[in-house]
Amino acid sequence: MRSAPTILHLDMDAFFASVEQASKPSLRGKAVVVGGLGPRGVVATASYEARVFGVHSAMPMAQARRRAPNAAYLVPRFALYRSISEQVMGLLRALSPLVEPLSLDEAFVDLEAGGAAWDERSARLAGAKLRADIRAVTGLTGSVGLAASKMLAKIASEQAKPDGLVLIEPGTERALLGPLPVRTLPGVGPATGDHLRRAGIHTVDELAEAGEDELVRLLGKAHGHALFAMALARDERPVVAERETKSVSVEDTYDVDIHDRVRVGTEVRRLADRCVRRLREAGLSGRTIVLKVRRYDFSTLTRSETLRGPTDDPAVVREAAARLLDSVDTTGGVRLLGVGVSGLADYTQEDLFAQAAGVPADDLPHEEAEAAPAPEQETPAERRWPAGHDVRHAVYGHGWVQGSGLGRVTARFETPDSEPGRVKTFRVDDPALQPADPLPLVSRRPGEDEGAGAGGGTRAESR
DNA sequence: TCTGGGGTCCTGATGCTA
DNA sequence: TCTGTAGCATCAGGACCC
Repeated sequence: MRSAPTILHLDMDAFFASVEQASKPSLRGKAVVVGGLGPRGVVATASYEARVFGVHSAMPMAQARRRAPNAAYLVPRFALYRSISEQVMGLLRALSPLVEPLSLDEAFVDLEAGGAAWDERSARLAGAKLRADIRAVTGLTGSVGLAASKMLAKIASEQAKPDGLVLIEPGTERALLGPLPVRTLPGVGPATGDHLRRAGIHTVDELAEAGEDELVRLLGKAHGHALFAMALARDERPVVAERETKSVSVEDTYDVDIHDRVRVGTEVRRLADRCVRRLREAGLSGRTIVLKVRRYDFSTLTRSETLRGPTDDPAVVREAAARLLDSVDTTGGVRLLGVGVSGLADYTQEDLFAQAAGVPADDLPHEEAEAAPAPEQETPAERRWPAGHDVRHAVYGHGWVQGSGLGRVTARFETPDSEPGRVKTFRVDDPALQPADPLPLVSRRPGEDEGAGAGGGTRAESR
């Protein structure tokens, strides 16, 4: 492990919810929950105001609504989050060529590799400047962890949340780690945590005391060795800028279990097409087709088949998925279906193997552009006017959908840099109301300083 | 209370091949 | 030719992460 704390971990605070609050002034300081709004949806992100009520990520939406009935519930707008994420990643890449994104809202940066920092003081300065830049460019806050390894930098950013910076000083790592619960370490989830607890191991210190052999015996080779090293604060994993995609998959959970075998087949075909579309967009093809089925009782099984060569032919993937489905008993109903492709390559061998004899490679039906939800239960109004999405009205200007149903859509008219706006209700087919693109969170004015714009300044006052 | 979607990695069983 | 075995690929499931 290097000695200087020059690995930076950035974690944007309650990212999806914060973006929504920044773009919707009336939600600032309020409980906001972003996630699937169907009967089987779960929470993707809860704002800090919503967390006070005990709402957190991965919680079933129904439970969140019981805990925070007055929160704003919105569907995610991934295209917007992606564009803001790109702005943030751009700031990180200005610090170093070695940036490893983990998700839209998280990344590691090797500051030393970019010459952005070489010791404690320069690392702290780089981290502070990054936070200020993120706020100026996006209007959002992020938490920064600085340490000598990825594991410790991540733990540091966790401790820095929300809106802070924590640097773990060289030499203090083991003392800091020792008393923490084992669940703090990356790779220790509920199952491993339980396993260790039953063995009487609760803290990182106890993990280290247990010894490597005992951990390997308890958890297996790979996990045991890795966890023992982490318990001693040893983590040599480098920051890796380019990581190859290993698989591409799509899946849908249905609002109501599907019992009809014919319908199951239709859905699998649709998923195969969607999967291939994603594969092609990425310029990839793959050899192994995977079918995933979650049954009515939540038991999940996968079936896979490896072809002789990689394909991106929808007919081939469809047929493979259908063959795999033949081997699965779906009586009792299925709640989720998925189709994936792994064993990826950036070329195909269809011509060589003629897997799709007689089937045109390009018969991919054109479907809904992005994030096509499967929801059968959604009304056309909810589909056209998803909660939280932007609209433009000929008279009232820019706004967003607060809710829809029964032939009506309710919108609030406000923009990221306006005051909280007014609410109006329209007929769903009112020609004056149209879906719109999101506005930038921070409006660019010449000479504008950091902290201005949406999300800047004091936010909690507007209750 | 009732559990999303998109991934990665690991393990163990099994079958093939040299 | 038969047998044992090492190594690899494949398949299924589980854990974990955000």
